[in-house]
Amino acid sequence: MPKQAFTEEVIELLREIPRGMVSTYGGIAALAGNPRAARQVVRVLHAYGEKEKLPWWRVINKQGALSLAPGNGYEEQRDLLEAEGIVFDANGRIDLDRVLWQPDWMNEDG
DNA sequence: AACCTGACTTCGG
DNA sequence: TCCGAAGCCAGGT
Repeated sequence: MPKQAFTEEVIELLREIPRGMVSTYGGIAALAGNPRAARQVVRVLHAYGEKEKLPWWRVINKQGALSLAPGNGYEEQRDLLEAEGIVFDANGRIDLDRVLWQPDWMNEDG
């Protein structure tokens, strides 16, 4: 199969994240083929987030927290996530064990 | 081709 | 657990 550009893979993966679930920068990068390319995912969100209508708010960091700073998008992202049913604990963290999304093929037997 | 970006992740204290 | 420093990557200039 032809190897797609990383960016293309990332965009497709982001489109698969269902409402009410989240993924991580590193997780998306890993699914796209390079677990080290988390930062590239950030670039994709900046470069194509809006034009590709990507659910940028469903991408958080591996600590289960939002990477955006208060006053710089944090509230907007949190609002969007809570609107989908995502719950934040007292420390502003999300329980990834509950809402971390992964492609269906990750659950198949093989 | 060198240099820069960026909402990360990992490591050590 | 929290913080700073270093490492990492691919696309854009």
